[in-house]
Order: sequence, then structure tokens, then C-alpha cells
Amino acid sequence: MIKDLINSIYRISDNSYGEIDKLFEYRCYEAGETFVNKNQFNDKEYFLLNGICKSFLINPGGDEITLSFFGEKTVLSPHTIRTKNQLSLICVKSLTKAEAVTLDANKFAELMVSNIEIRNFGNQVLRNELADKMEKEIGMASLTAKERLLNFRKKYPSLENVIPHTDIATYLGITNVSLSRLRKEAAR
Amino acid sequence: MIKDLINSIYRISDNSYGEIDKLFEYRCYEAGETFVNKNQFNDKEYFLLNGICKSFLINPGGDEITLSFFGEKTVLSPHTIRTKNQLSLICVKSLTKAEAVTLDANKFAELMVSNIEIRNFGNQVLRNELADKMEKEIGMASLTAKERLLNFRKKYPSLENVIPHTDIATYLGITNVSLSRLRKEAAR
DNA sequence: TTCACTTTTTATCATTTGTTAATGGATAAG
DNA sequence: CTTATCCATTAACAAATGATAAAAAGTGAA
Repeated sequence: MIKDLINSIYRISDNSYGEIDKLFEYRCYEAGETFVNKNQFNDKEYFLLNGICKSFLINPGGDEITLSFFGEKTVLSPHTIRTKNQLSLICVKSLTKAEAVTLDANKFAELMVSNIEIRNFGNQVLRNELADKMEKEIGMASLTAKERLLNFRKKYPSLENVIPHTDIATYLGITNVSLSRLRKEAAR
Repeated sequence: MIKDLINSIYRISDNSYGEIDKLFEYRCYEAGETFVNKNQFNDKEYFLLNGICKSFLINPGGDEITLSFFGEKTVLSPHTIRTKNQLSLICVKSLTKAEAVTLDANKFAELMVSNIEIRNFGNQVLRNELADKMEKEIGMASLTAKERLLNFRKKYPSLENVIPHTDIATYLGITNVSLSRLRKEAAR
């Protein structure tokens, strides 16, 4: 199933998969566990098998601001862009019970150098990450909160009934009270 | 001066610089020239020597939404994350007369594979790009428009008096009328 | 079940931002 | 110098969103 996850992003041969396969370590997280902490050492890549996670930052007021959600069978933001000097730039927590495999990020980076399929896979993950951020960026700059909510529903169907609304609200750039209001309007 | 630009991001040896140096082609853009177009073929990296550029997307209403600004001696968003299948995902235009050097992106990617200094430089550009987007993301999600304007001024001092306010407004996620209002308040 | 706790909704009012349109200022062409 | 054009500002009103607090609904443990 990890192979399916990878192939759904960029198709690689069984040989190439074998090279990554050796690096996997299985992990299990409880709901609400923050397993990547800002400013702490981190040298892993994460492939999420099931469950839901969010990446977030703490704003000056002390609130968690959701950056992205990660559903089952997705890759968390790549190590290169998530860390500086091996220290994490963001936090990641599980919002449900979740299972994942981790890989040593340095060894994976070496594979990206030596194996073109793995490099293409890694670069595709990077591009997806950026495309995601650009999509969100233009939404924040040109759509109303209601439109952003509707986009959120398209992009993450079913998530709305599974995770705390506060996490969704900060993702949308509004308060949870406003979200409740928009939900009511959208229901009509 | 191109060497200074590179070294200001990640210090590389003269040998490594020599490898990049061969790839440069000089370009000059008039103010208002869109030299990267969405959905069009693109295989270049861009190092901006002087002038100011913006990356942008067109929203459903037909407006240009500014994604980022690029000042003198900076690197435009790397080709990997800016294109898919060699087709550009965004537009880039010069807001002033500008000079740049371009490089063949595929040849640069090869250098990133064979030369660790160039790879580190390229990855640093990637990280900076993402850090930038995350900073903006959290600002859009947790700051008021006025605070975002003040942040913009810190980040791009002097830009406010050089480029059209509409470009700044869409960057901040507000209308140009609102920007004018905030400018007046902030002046007090 | 009941109780304690958290989350979501609702209501009220204040503030921010958008929309539209008119005004003024700058700039460039004739 | 005039005219035309573009851009920024201002004004008035509408709409969206925030802040606060109270009520309702859900959740989990004893």
C-alpha cells in the first residue's frame, strides 16, 4: 500500500521502490499527538498511511494556525522545505489516530541524487506542495470566506465532520464563530 | 555581481561558480513586460540583477493576483516548482525596467545532481521560497490587513513608492481602495 | 445515568473591508 | 498649454467578519 501511495504521485519501478522500502520505519500516533515540533531536531520524511494530520504554526497570540491538512495515503511536506539546519520550521500533529512510515531524510535525499525515478517522485512531491500553497494563496487573496469554505469542502470532503472546527477555521483564515455562521448560510 | 547574488544565498567555491557561469544568458526587460506566461513552455531559471518583478496568477474575475515580489539581486522561484511538464504554472512580469540572466533549467538541474555546492545552493533557494510562502500564509491567516501592510513595508522597504498600489493590494489580499485607507491610518 | 468538560451554535454589537462613484493629481502626447 | 489617461484618494453606504458572552449540543468518565 505504500507503493500505491508513491505511485499515485509518480510512478516508479519495483527496483526503485526496493531502494526506498529498506528505509521505512513504522509509526503509530494517538489523536492529538504533536510529533513534529517547531525548532526541534528532525531528520525524517513522513508517509501517512491512514488518519488525518495538520501542519501548523503558533501565531503571536498563541493560537495554532493550520497550514495544511494531510489525509490518508499522502506525503507530509518534504524535509527540505520543512526544516532549516535540521531544525523544524513548523509543527505537525495528528488529529485522529494515525499510522505512518518514516524515512531518514538524508538517506532519501541521497536516493534522489542517485536514482532518477526517486528524484522525479521527490520533485513531484515538492511541486504538489507548492501548487497547494499557491492555490491557497490565491484563494486567500481573491475569494470570500464562504467561497473558501466551499473550496475546502471540495478539496477535503468529509473532513468537516471529523476534525475540530477550530482547525478548519484557522485554515480558512477566519474565527470559529464565523465558520459556524458560514456553515449555517451554506446549508440553505 | 552574479557571484555575489549566489553567495548571498549559499556560499559556493569559484570552481562551482565557473560551472554555472557558462550557462548565463543576459536579458533585459521593459517595465510591464510579462516574460513568463501561465501554460506556456518555459525551461529557464532567472537571476534578477536589478529592477523589480512580480509573480502572479489571474483569478476567476480576471484580476492579476500578486504572489510574490522580486527585488534586485534575487532568484526567481525555481523552475521545478514553477512548472509542470515544462509548462509554467504562473506568470511573471517586470514592474520596472529590469536586467536578468537566465539559465537552462535542465542543465542547472544536472549541475545540482553532480555538484554538491550547487545542489545546496539550489535547495537553499527552494527553502527560502517555501519559508516565504509560509510566512505569508500565517500572516494572511492571523493578521489584520493593517498588520500585513506593516509587515510588507518591513520586508520590502521602498517598494511602496515605486510600484502600482494595485499590485501591493492584491499581494496583501485587499482592494486598492482599502490599501489607500490603511495608508492614511498608518500615517498617523 | 449523571456530571464535568469541550465544542458548536446563536445573538448582539463593533469593526473592518468591499463596492461604487466622484475627485484630484500626475504624466505623457499632441 | 490643453487633453486624455491612469492611478491614488476620498466619501458614503453595504456587506462581511470579529469580539464577547450566553446557550445548546456533544463527549467521555465515573
